[in-house]
Amino acid sequence: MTRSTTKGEETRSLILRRAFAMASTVGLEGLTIGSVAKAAEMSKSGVYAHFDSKEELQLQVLQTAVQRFIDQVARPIISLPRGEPRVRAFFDNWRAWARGTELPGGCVFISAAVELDDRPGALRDYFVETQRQALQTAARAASIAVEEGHFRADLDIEQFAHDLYSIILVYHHFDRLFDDPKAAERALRSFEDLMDRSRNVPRNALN
Amino acid sequence: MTRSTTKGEETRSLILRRAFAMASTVGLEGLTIGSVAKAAEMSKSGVYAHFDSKEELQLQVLQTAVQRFIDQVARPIISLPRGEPRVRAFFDNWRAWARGTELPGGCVFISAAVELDDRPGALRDYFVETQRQALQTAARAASIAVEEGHFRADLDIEQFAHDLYSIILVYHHFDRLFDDPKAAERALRSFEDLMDRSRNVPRNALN
DNA sequence: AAATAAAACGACCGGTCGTGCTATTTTGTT
DNA sequence: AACAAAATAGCACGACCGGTCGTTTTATTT
Repeated sequence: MTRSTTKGEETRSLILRRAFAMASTVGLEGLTIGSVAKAAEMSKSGVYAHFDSKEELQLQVLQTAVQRFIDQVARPIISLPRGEPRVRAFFDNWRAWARGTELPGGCVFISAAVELDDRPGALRDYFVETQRQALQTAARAASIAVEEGHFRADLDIEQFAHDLYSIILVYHHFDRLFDDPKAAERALRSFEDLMDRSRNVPRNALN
Repeated sequence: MTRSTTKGEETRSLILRRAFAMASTVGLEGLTIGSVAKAAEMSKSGVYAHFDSKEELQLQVLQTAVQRFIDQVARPIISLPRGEPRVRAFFDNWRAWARGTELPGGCVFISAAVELDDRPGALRDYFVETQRQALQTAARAASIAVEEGHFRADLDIEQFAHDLYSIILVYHHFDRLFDDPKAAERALRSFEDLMDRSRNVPRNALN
């Protein structure tokens, strides 16, 4: 009998799931082979055999995170109407991801950004690439909204992605660090401001 | 002959200066007694004697950073004209601080924010308090700008501080992580947008 | 100059880190 | 049931961790 997945792949997948959950609280750099092994109820060497270095483990955890981000944030929006609905959904999904009710700690990407911004290497290269793609996804959604006439024709779509990204960042800080109950409200307000100034017909700031 | 500073205080200050520089690249959690000792050209135990725990060392490094932030970012603005000039100067100073040409790594506060958002303790409590004060400083500057008639009377000054903070965050990411040469330009653009929508007379979005 | 206090040192503690190497167990195939 | 391959465990290593110790050097005071 042939199987689609071998035993080794199953445990490797299990290890990555557990490690991903851990990384949410301790960050990628905070992962240790020993703690991951404990979480996977295995021996250190048993875990290690699947990834021949710690960096490879971190890389695969990061890839796991990227896959989930795509599944939860990026992919769902393509089934929505082109233009503003997609932009809104992208923001909503991203914010939900950053909040990560499922995960105990903060967003893996944000901790990775801080951990990796000084440390060159394969990990950083891969991570920067993924973040660039996330920004590009945002920019593309904005570009489509321009095409659809929802957004101004002269909108700087990269600036739009930049500003959207900044709202996610500040939301994460206000929510995770300050435990500010108004974090979501403030982020939403910033987002609506961004939408207003991106729209075709500008809102009257006086009303 | 009496001296104002004793030898011990001098070396303690030296240790903190070196540790602060290190923390810029490795973060507060990345500091180790051994590495700090090496940077200060001392023995581990020599360093340790000044701070009876690692957490105390981290705390004092954080206090050092706060002092510098106040000196470089917050204090200089009070000599400026009330209102918009102070707001602009505060943003400029803050951005210069976040860029930190003097320091090799990123802003200590941003890495601390990520490191501490999951770890309760004295360090986190102190840090959150300082960040709250930074936000309050921004809000107060905005409030004065409202008084002076530069900003709208109905401006939500806490939302203003929130949005200003978010620009600093995204600037740090684009500059440090992406090495984006347009990081400063984009941040400035976001800032001007924020200023525009905070002003008394709204900008005509069509021109 | 002698006495005393402060400061710095080096050796060392138990533990954990990442990483090898070897042995054993489990799995999949004949 | 036998066997090869894959998967996991066991163990050891050198390095470093935060922290403690007794001792020596250096400052300061008398």
